[in-house]
Amino acid sequence: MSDGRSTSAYSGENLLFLTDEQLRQGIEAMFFAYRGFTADPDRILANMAYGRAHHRAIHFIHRAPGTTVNNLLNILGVTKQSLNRVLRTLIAQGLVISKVGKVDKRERHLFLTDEGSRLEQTLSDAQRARMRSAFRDAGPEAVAGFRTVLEAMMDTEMQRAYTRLKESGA
Amino acid sequence: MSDGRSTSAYSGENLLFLTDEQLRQGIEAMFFAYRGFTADPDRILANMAYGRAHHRAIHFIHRAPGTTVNNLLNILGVTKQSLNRVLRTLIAQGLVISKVGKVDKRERHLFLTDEGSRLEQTLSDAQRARMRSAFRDAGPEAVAGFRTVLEAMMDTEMQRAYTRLKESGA
DNA sequence: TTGGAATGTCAACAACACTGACATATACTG
DNA sequence: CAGTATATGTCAGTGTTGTTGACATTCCAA
Repeated sequence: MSDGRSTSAYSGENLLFLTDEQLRQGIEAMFFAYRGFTADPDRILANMAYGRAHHRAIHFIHRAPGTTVNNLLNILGVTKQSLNRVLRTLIAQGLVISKVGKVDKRERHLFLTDEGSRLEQTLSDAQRARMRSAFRDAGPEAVAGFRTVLEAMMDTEMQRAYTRLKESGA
Repeated sequence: MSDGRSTSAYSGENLLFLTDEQLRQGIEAMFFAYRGFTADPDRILANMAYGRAHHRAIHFIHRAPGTTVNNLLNILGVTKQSLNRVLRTLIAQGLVISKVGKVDKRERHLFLTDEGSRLEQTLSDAQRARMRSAFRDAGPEAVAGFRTVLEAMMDTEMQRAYTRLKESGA
């Protein structure tokens, strides 16, 4: 199972794309590409008091304004203590506001302030620029394949979260 | 870019796949998928005294046995101090050995021991299993697109590193 | 022999994750 | 109403992984 081209060796279908070597290349592509994916926002954030965790929080609050802390927790997949550290600074710096829920007063609903939106814009402009360039170079069919594979690579709960976000947008 | 791959070779070109909404979905797919990508090895490593950084070092030493520290540094994109901390524990635990270079004695060439190979095997089996499942579900064309987009997303130096590894394998 | 490259090490620090314990307010349920 | 559950926040401690900066050693090459 682990050695050589175990996965191929099938008669009818061409399963050459499932050899261990192909899989390893996919793994390495994922590793290098993720570095590129985060490089531009990281560079911007390096000059501020924020990091990648702040970027993620800001991104999803922008994407789903009014989301609760608990919801954000599930999407980000971190502990509440970890998220809270990030949210505390974002709220203190006036990038995020937290409103007590109207129907359930235990909940806090999160929104970006104007300043928070500006930072979100700056960060996602940088990240989108790279994504756009990659998408354009690769073409629409490659992009469709890219998304199909990524979706298949997610845990099922994340697939659901992703789909929910996808449908809530556009 | 690469060749005449304007697949929808019609005048107006359908650029709907480059809308901000599509790009945002790509960004989120990347985020969620990377979590899945690292989840299985992380779970295995959680019970040991090792982390993701150790996995990466082991992976690339396996992939390019005898690689120098400096070479590994460039591939991993971290400081020598950071890598050294990881290598020190791997060497101390007998997973990696470091041999003084024969032609240039300043260099250290890195190899996995049998035990190191076993761990590498365990980790990459888990990671490949997920990749294989995703590849199989998505099909060969999607996989080709996946890799095209990821390659376009890398920094140029990483593209070179990736290509070098790709060609050295197989 | 001197300069520079490759490597290793020490110390300090920061970001970001974790666990565990505890507090508070609110909501639901019997 | 009493008791339990939920949502959130906070404190303290810890671990991994990254960073700078400083410095030593070894060795190649001019």
